[in-house]
Amino acid sequence: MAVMEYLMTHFTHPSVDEIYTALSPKYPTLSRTTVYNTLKLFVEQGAAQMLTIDEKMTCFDGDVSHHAHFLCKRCGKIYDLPLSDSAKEVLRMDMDGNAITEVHQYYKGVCKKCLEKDNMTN
Amino acid sequence: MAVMEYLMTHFTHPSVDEIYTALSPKYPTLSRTTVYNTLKLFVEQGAAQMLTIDEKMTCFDGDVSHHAHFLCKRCGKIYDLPLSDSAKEVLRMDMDGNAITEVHQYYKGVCKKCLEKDNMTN
DNA sequence: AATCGAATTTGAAATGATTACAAATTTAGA
DNA sequence: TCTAAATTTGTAATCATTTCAAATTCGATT
Repeated sequence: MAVMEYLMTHFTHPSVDEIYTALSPKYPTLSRTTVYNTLKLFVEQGAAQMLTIDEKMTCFDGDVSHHAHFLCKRCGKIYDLPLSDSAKEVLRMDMDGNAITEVHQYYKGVCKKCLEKDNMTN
Repeated sequence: MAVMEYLMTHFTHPSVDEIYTALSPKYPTLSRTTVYNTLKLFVEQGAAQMLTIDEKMTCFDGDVSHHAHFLCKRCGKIYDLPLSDSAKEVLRMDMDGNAITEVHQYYKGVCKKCLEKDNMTN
């Protein structure tokens, strides 16, 4: 499936629309609904993960390993970061008798690149 | 403001609708828009934080201290958890030259109570 | 307590991402 | 080629959130 290929080759944490827009020229009959359905399927099967970092839009990550994210509020880019060790531990601990299946960790701020741009214009 | 009082006395991480429904009887003229506006104001001023754990609905927390959350997928309740120390450190570290202003950490799974209910019916 | 401008609140309509669903198309096996 | 099943499509619904202009409330001043 072209959607999976896109996820595997692009590490931009794309939204449904980004994927749709990117694949549309190559697959002119592609519908947005299919992209939604396919991604939903991947998430259910554990082949992709859904990120709800931006409250407006869900985006997707083909890398299902446990890792954290960093959203730059200036440019909107999402970067990968290692998950903090203690966050990982929780997965095994089943804290307080609760069964924990997912760990989500993300940061927000301004990325290096945008900070450098700031400096140049000052 | 009644909205702030609700946030300060209820630790259920309420959605806009929960707040609106709860306050509506006491303030019959209250409109949902006002609840939206008020919460937006609080978040901007740092008096409350917005949680985007559930992709369907935003919810709000009057406790703005750095802490993690745990969403039970069975009953939908959101519990507070301490934030892992290493996650907190990142706030000061400004990782890799990026300026980090927010740390979000949450877990999903099934809470103790729901697990116990499972055992009873088996 | 009447007036007036500013600030807040209201409610209806718009927005926009996501979902539902039925019709159309494609697929694969015989 | 035929046919049933599976997938895809596109339109219409859904639903949380936002916009916005009109209505209301507030507060200071007389």
